[in-house]
Amino acid sequence: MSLKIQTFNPLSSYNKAINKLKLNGIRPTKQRMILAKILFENGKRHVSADSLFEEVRKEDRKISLATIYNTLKQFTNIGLLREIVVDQNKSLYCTNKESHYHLYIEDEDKVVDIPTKNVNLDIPQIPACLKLHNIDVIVRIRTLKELKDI
Amino acid sequence: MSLKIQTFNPLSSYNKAINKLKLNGIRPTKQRMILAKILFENGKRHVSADSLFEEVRKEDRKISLATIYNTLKQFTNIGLLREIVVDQNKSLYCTNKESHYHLYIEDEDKVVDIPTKNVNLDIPQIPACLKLHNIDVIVRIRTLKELKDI
DNA sequence: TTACATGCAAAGCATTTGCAGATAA
DNA sequence: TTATCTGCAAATGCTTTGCATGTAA
Repeated sequence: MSLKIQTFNPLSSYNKAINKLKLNGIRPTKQRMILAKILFENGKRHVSADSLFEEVRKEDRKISLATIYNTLKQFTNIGLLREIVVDQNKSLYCTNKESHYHLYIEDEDKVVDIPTKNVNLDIPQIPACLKLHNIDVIVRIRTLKELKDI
Repeated sequence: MSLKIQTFNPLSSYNKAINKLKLNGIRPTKQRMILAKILFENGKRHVSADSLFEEVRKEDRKISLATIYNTLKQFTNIGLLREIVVDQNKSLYCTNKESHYHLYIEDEDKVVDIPTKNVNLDIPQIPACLKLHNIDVIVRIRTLKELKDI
């Protein structure tokens, strides 16, 4: 049996999430707790409504798709998740709370986080008066396609 | 009557577009020519299927929405347009052929071009073997939202 | 007790598709 | 002439919503 070094963890990501729900007047119901567990006790992840639905099903539980959609939206609204729009008909949600952007490789339908420091923005068009809530950068990569040109 | 200085313009954006259609085996039909005129004879633009449909209607012509969708997709496939996915259920198409990225201001539903030189990317994760077709950067801006946090 | 949540089924919405009739080459 | 295109309506796929039932506090 291996020795496990247990660090003192007064507030896990999961517990923080539940606290944030309460602080924002959202009841920690059974469904929300199940989803929070899946989302925040497995490191940094990118999930879709559908993939979450599948994960719940695989644990022999059942949460309706509608509830999953609604919950993802609520979690996003209170800042527990970030929505990434990679494609129409495909919204992903990201659990990484650190400052970062996203690299989307279209052909592989794959999302990779990019540390904010790797992207330098110099955008004079942003009006100074605009109070920013968030800047999302999505770098979208497509592989070569042959084309006849003039 | 004002004097018009006419520059010699052997190949307008419109004519180039039509040529590119032919080169790629796509017939320059009546509908495609109408759309190409609207798209490429009015400078740099960001259009949606819907806004194009409206423009066609305002000229007292009629092209079905389905044909507009299909045409936008074809034009994009042969590189005449660039698709910008700003939101699920909202694709815009951009006629600017110069190298540039996009700034999307969510609250105003507005897209602004950003010159490529204003964005510095340092993305080690792109595999060297990946032949790039295109890198799109969408900078998505949302204004401030109040939130209770831990 | 009661305001809020859930789950189902139905609705919504942008987009795509099948197919019969039309058209460019 | 014939392969391709157009337009309609129907289908699609993700997401949202209305509403009756269930549940947290």
